[in-house]
Amino acid sequence: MSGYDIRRYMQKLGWLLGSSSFGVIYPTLHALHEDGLVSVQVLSRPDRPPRKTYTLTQAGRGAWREWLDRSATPGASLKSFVMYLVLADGSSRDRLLACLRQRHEQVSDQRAALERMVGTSGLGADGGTLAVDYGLAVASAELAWLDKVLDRLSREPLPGGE
Amino acid sequence: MSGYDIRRYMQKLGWLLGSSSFGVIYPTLHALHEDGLVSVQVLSRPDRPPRKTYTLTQAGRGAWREWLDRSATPGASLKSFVMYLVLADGSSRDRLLACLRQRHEQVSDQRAALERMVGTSGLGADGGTLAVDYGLAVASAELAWLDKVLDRLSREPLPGGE
DNA sequence: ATGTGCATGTAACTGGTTACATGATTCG
DNA sequence: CGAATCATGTAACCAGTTACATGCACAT
Repeated sequence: MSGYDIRRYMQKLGWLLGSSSFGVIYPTLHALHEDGLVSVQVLSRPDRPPRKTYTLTQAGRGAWREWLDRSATPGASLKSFVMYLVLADGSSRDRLLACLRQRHEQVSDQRAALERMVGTSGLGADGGTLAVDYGLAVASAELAWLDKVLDRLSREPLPGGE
Repeated sequence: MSGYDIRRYMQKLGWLLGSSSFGVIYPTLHALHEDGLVSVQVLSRPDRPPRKTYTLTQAGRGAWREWLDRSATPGASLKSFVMYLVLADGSSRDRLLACLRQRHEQVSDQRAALERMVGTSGLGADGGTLAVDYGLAVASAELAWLDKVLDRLSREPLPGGE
């Protein structure tokens, strides 16, 4: 993908991620290139900025796998979980299963914590009732989703990841 | 609340917000105090850090209302929406209704965009299928929640906000 | 005519995190 | 006896946003 493509892609998930800007994407791509983790194919078109398509090198793919392994404990936040999901397609099914199960546990805890908050007043007089209620709804939805995916993945043992 | 309390509160929602640290909270509180938007009650206890309880002043409450009014267009991200919900309890019911309806529209759009992505490959070979699927689940859950709250709010016209 | 989409990039700023310093108390 | 909780605060650093520069093509 090109920097522009990446940005467009992220923007569609921007609702969950909090959109990212060119200011990060391009410098990052340059850095990755210098480190030899990506290769570039430049398609110059007269009089307009050349289209640069980046592809993972073998070293890059290695680093990616390493990252997937290290991030066994994905940051608890929804944002980082989405980031993980974006990059996780392609990791082995076992690893994916383990991560999703772990996530399930974390979110369960979070939901329990929110449930304990229900009566307790937060900021204002009846502070943050809405926020807590919303949190509960999202947590439940995520747990249901995890159950669904976990079930599907563990049921069909097709050679999903490499 | 004290800085410590605020942090604890945020941490419980940290899953949705991406936790905040003392490094921001204390300086912000000091700044608010200098601007006369909050008052402090210091409860000194011998030999341990004094407990400082902050309360909104009248000016502070004014600024808060102003913020609620200005943020008619809450940033589209889930994070900022949660932030809004935390602070929105106390705004007038009409304003709240308007904001939630607007949010409903935004999320509908986002979901539609995700639905259009389903077939399209993203990053990897079958890139980000999981992320998109997850996004759809969360979007649907939020829309259902919004419907529920919107319905409840518009039905019972009790003198909710001031 | 004016704006939006394509497509790259840099520089300044600013917001937030991380890491530190301090110290009593309670729980395992 | 060590770890966690309570409770405040500062300073350095870094990640990411905002704003700029450039310019064609296509639609309204």
